[in-house]
Amino acid sequence: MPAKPVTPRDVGVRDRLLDAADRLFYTEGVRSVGIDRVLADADAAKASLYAHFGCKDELVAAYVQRRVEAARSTIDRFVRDVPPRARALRFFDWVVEWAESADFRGCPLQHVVAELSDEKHPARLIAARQREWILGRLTEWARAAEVSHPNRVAGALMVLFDGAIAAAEQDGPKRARDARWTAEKLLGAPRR
Amino acid sequence: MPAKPVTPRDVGVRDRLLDAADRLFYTEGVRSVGIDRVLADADAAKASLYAHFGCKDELVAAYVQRRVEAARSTIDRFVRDVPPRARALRFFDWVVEWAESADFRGCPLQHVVAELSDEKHPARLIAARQREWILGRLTEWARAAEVSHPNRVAGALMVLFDGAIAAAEQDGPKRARDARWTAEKLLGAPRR
DNA sequence: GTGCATACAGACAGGTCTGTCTATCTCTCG
DNA sequence: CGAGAGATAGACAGACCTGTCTGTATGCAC
Repeated sequence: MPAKPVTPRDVGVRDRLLDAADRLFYTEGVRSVGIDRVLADADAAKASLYAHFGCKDELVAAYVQRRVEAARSTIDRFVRDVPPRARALRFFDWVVEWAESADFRGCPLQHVVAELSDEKHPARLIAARQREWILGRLTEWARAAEVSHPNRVAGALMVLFDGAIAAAEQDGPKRARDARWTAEKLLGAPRR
Repeated sequence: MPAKPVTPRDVGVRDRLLDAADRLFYTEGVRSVGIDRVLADADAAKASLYAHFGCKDELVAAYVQRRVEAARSTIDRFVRDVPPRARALRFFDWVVEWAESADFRGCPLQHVVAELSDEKHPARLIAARQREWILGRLTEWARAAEVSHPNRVAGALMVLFDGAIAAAEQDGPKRARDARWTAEKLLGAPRR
């Protein structure tokens, strides 16, 4: 039962804490998981956590921040090897892959927003910035695809992205494929 | 700032409790809000809550159940006065209206799913059934619209619905309009 | 009026959670 | 060797939360 020492003990306590927080917060939620669970999973002392992060909210923010950074670099790497005009659809290939991956459990950012009702929570501010970043990329790719209303299409792709993740969490990865199929319609044949 | 007695005291304590639970759970989350908050807002006694609902989880389930029933009748009433082939798009008109309403704060079911990591929680079972109901309606309407791949279109509409609500919660109601616009494209120009 | 169902009021127990603090250990650098 | 940085271990305070229990008040049926 006890999912124990996944991160070896010589990696530095900060990374160990972040790894444990990531595992537990993502699979069970930031409010369901208490500090003590993170400490046990990281095999770390409480003082270490508070020395490195100050409070639980900052640990949550650091968890979200690391997720955001990983997502940005993953996405940019994923679309890099196709021409700009194909990148929007390629992005949805990544979404499908993510939704199909074994440990997929929905969007950590959507979860954090739902769990933390305070809009000023540091983790929520990070999540809000990430939405802007994604919308920026989608807009850029929609323009490159030469669709007739790039801003509207970018907004629609944003909806498809959010919907793909939220729906795939409940109904399985086929919803991500439905989203990709829809994106293809938005981007594809209509040259006008 | 204490939002006090919104429901008059002669409506029956069960309804008062449900009204208070609905307000607080929807705006702040089912885990953020404790029993005592609900009791104070409902102007009720703790014994009444436990006599009527047994435990907090069942109160949460009753809250979700009431939301679900209200949504079903609202949706069916909303699409009733257009022909079947126009109902899918009409459904997204309702989504737009909901996202534009003043107290819109996202989908209560998505929030409950994010907040309660236990898939067997009674509230989550109710939420899961509601998804099936919605998908059923969308499939029915997609068929009536005579699209070429009704199941696929229904799945895509489900994604658009989830995405509209999730994205509108963050970005405002324009995302719901983006979703409607996309649905229009999926359902084809010939309509009305 | 008596009895009963329903509701209010609130104390209380038991648990959990965050955050602080003290004490100890270990490793590295000088 | 010795000092200090960084870590562990865990007790503890204070807050909060769920659920139980006792006692009291109100209103209705008979």
